[in-house]
Amino acid sequence: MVTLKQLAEQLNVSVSTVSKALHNSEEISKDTILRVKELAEHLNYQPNRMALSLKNNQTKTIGVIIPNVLNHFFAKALYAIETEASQQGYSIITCLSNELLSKEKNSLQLLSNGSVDGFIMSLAEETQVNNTIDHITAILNKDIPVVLFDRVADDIDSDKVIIDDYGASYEATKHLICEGRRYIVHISDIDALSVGKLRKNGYLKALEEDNTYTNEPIFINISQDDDLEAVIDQLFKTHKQVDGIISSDNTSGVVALHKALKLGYNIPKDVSIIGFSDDNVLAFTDPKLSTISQHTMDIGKATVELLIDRLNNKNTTKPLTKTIKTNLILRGTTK
Amino acid sequence: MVTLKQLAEQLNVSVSTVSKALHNSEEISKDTILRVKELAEHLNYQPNRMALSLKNNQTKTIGVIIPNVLNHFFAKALYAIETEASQQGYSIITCLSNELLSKEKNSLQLLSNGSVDGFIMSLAEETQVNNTIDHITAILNKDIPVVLFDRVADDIDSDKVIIDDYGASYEATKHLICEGRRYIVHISDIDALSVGKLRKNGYLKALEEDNTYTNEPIFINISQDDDLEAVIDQLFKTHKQVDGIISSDNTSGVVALHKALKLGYNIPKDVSIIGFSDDNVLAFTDPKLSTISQHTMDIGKATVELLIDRLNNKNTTKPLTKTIKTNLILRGTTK
DNA sequence: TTGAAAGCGCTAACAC
DNA sequence: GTGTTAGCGCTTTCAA
Repeated sequence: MVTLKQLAEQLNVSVSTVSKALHNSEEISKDTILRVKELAEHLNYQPNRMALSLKNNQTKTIGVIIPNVLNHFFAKALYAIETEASQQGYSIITCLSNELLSKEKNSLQLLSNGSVDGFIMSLAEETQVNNTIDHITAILNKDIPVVLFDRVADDIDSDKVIIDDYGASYEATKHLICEGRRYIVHISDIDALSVGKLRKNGYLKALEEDNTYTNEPIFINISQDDDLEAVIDQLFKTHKQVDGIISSDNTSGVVALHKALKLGYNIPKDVSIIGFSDDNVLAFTDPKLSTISQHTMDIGKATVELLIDRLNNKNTTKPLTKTIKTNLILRGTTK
Repeated sequence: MVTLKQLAEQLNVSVSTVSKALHNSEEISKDTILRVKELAEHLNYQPNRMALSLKNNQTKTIGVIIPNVLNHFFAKALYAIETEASQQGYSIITCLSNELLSKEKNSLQLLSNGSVDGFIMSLAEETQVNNTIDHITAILNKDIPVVLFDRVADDIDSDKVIIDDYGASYEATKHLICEGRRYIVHISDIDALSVGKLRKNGYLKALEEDNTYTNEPIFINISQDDDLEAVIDQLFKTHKQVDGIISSDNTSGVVALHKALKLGYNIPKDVSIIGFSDDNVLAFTDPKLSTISQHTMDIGKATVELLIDRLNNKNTTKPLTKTIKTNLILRGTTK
C-alpha cells in the first residue's frame, strides 16, 4: 500500500501538505495540488481505511447477523442490505448465527470492538426460544446502534423493521373463508418464533371472528427434526376434508401443494393454498403458489436507512419501529 | 469503547504496563497483572480492532465477492466460507457483484485499501463474458492474495478451487447412455460461463465417444431474458423423442422435471433427468432429482484454507488449483 | 518492575 | 503556502 509518507518523500514536501492537497485545501497552491494529485493518481494511492477508522472513530461498515443464508428470505434480505449499504458507502461484515444463541453472542462480542459502526440483525431461533436478550442490550448500552428485523423481541429497545405478521395472516385466512373454505389448516415450521406466533394468531382470529366457520382451528407444527414431507402426508390422511391451507413459512406451502397434486386433489378447486414468502420461492410450481408477499427488498433497505439515520444523530430520537406493508398475491392456488 | 489509556489512568500505571500485563509479560509483577486483568475484565475491555490492524498491518478479515446470493450454490458457498473463516478467527466482508463487472471492480478497489487481508471470489458473468481480468491482476500485483472458486479464469495466476466440471458432466452423460438413453438433451442457463462451457464439453465428449449413440447432440441454452418455462415447454414439443436430459445449472433440471411430469411423461421410465447441484435444491420434487453433487461445503472450506495458507507464507509457493471431487447422486429421476 | 517514546497512516490545529 | 505537532489505540524497544 502506498502511503502519504511515500508521496511526501517523492515530492519533497511534508505529509500534511500532501494530505491537504488531496483534500483540495485552500491553503495549498494550485501547483502543489496538481503535482500531488498526479503522483497519487499515478501510484494509485488510496487512504488506508484502518488509519481513517482509527482517526475518525467510525468504520463505515455494518455488522449483519442473520440466522441462515440458505433460507431464501434471509438471502434476499442480505441482498437488499448489501445493495443499500454499498450505495450509501458502507461495507457489510456478515455473520451467520446458524440459529444458535452462542454464535450470535460471539459475533456481536467480536465485532463490538470497533469493527463496525452498528448492527443489523434478525434473532436466532435459540435466542427467541430462550428469550435471551442480554447480549443485545449490552451492545445497545455501549452506544452501538442495533436494528432488528423480522425476528425481533419486544423487550429490546432498538430500532426495528417488521411486517404486520398478524394482520397479513388474518387477511389471508379471511380470503380463504370468503372463498367458501370451511376446513382450513395452518402449517408452520416456525411456531417457536415471534413471527410464527403472530401469524398463527392472525389465522386464529380470522376463524374465530367468522360465525359461519364452525370447524376447530387445526395447527400442524413442524419442528426441525420432523420430516416435512411425512408430516404433510399425514396431514392429508388425517384431514381428508381439508379445503384450505395457510402456510406461515416459505417452504411448507410448496410441499403441501406438491403433495396435494400428487394425491390427486384439484388445486385450487378442491383445496386453496396460501404461502408466506416474498416471491414464488420455488418459482416453478404449477399452479403457482399464492402468497403473502413480504417485500423483502423494502425490509432490507429500511434496516439500512434506519441504522444510518441512527448513526448520524445518535440518541436523538426514541427507537423507531417501521412496519413494511405486505401484499396478498393471488396466483394459481386460490380461486 | 474502553481503552488502555483509561485502564492505565484508573490504575495509576502507564499504558505500556497495562498492555504488557494483558499479554502476561514476564516483565510485569504478578500483582500488577492481576489488578490490570481484573479491571479489564470488569470494564469489559476489548482491544480496538482498527488500532490493531493499523499496527500489525493485518485485518483478520477476508473480502468475499460472489455474483448472486439468491443462487443457492453461492449462498451455500458463502455459508461454508463464513463457517470456516469464523472458525479460523477471520471475519468476512461480503460484496455481491450481481454479475456485473463494474460492481466487482468497485468492491475490489474499495476493499484493497487495507480493509481486508485477501479475497475469495467467483467471477461475475459479465467478467467472464468480456474476459476482463485486469482488475484482478491489479490486486494480485499489490500482493493481496486472491482465491478464485467455481467461475475462474485461466489467465489469472492465483489460487483456485474448482470441481472437475468437464469430467462430472462426462460421467453423468455416460450414465444416461448406459441406461440406454439415445436422445439426450443438454440444458444450460450458464452457457457463457467457464463452468458452463466445460460441462457442455463433457456432455459432448461422452456422446461422441460412444459409437452406438447416433443422434446429434442437442443444446438448449437459456439466456437471462428467456422465460425458462417456455423454453423447456418448447423443448418437449420440438424433441418429442427425448429420453434423457442433463442440466448444467441448478434450476433448469427441476423445471424440466416438473414440465415432464405435467406433460404426462413417466419419470424415469420415459425420460431420465440429471441436474447439477449440491443438494436437492428444491428439496421437494417427486421423484427426487438425480444430481451431480459439487460438495459446496468442501469448496468453501478449501477456499478459506488456501487463502489463509497464502497469507501465512506469502510468495512462498506457486499458485495452487484444488479440485474438489464431485459425486453422481442417483435419486428418483434416473433408472 | 515500570515507564517513556516511537511508530503504524492519517488529519487538523497551530506555527512559521 | 508549507511544515510541525499531537493524537486516534495499540505494541515494543529502550531506558530508568
